[in-house]
Amino acid sequence: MAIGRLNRRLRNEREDDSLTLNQLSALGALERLGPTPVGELAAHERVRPPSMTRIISNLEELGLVVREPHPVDRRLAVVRITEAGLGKTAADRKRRNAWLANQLRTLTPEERKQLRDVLPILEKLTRS
Amino acid sequence: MAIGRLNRRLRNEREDDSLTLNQLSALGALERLGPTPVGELAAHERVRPPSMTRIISNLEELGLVVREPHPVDRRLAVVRITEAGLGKTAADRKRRNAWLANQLRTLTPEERKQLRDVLPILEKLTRS
DNA sequence: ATAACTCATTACCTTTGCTAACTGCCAGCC
DNA sequence: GGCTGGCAGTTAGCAAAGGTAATGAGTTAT
Repeated sequence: MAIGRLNRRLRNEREDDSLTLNQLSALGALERLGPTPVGELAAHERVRPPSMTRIISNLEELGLVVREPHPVDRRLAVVRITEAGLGKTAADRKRRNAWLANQLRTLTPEERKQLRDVLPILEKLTRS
Repeated sequence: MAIGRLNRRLRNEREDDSLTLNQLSALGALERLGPTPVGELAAHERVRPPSMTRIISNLEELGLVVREPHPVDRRLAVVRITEAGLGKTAADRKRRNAWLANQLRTLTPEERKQLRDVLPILEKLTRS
């Protein structure tokens, strides 16, 4: 429940109205994973393929990603982040969520460390 | 972003189709806070009053909460959890999310402790 | 060669949140 | 005492974001 509340807060508090959290999350995943098929990306983001299709379509309209045919299996739509997309994540990483940055600044260093350490555990819960 | 992914996972994975996560969260809050006006509850759950109105209405239809007039300020609609509601949270606490319980079982004791310790920090981020 | 399966997409629906507008109630001011 | 402004909750209507079911194109297996 705490996760749900914090999620709502994070969503609301983001003054940045350029990208939704999901678009941003997908973009970040693409940056880390490299070119990835839509379905795989959907699985990673815990979303159904149709939802990911829409997210990608929006990002593609903004020129932040491109869809490319897979060289050998032409059923797959491989998504790749563009230069513009990379710029976007970099820019966003800078002024990322002024609110969150501020909040984090109010925590003690230990608290921040605790948060950092718990992150892989949360990821573990998300997968598997 | 990890919060978002985990949130989606938690929502999807809950086989329990009786109550939504938000209803359950509100119910739990009511149990801990005691009778609470709608607006205050909305603030606690990080939701706008109209959204909380709907959540409460649903719970009321299920007989899990009741709305009562505030003794002195009759603008306020004080929400109180019923016996049935208490039973519901207790029942839910038992078989709470078989999936989550299983997942937690795969973690080491330290990892579970880390999670537990980070919870108040997350709450702190949610408020303020 | 065809049947069965897979990936992505499309079409449509549900959930859940929001804002704006409305009602009933309280409080201050004349 | 009676307006006037403001506040709590609700109602109405809308938008975002997810899901399922069905479709089309491409691949694999029989």
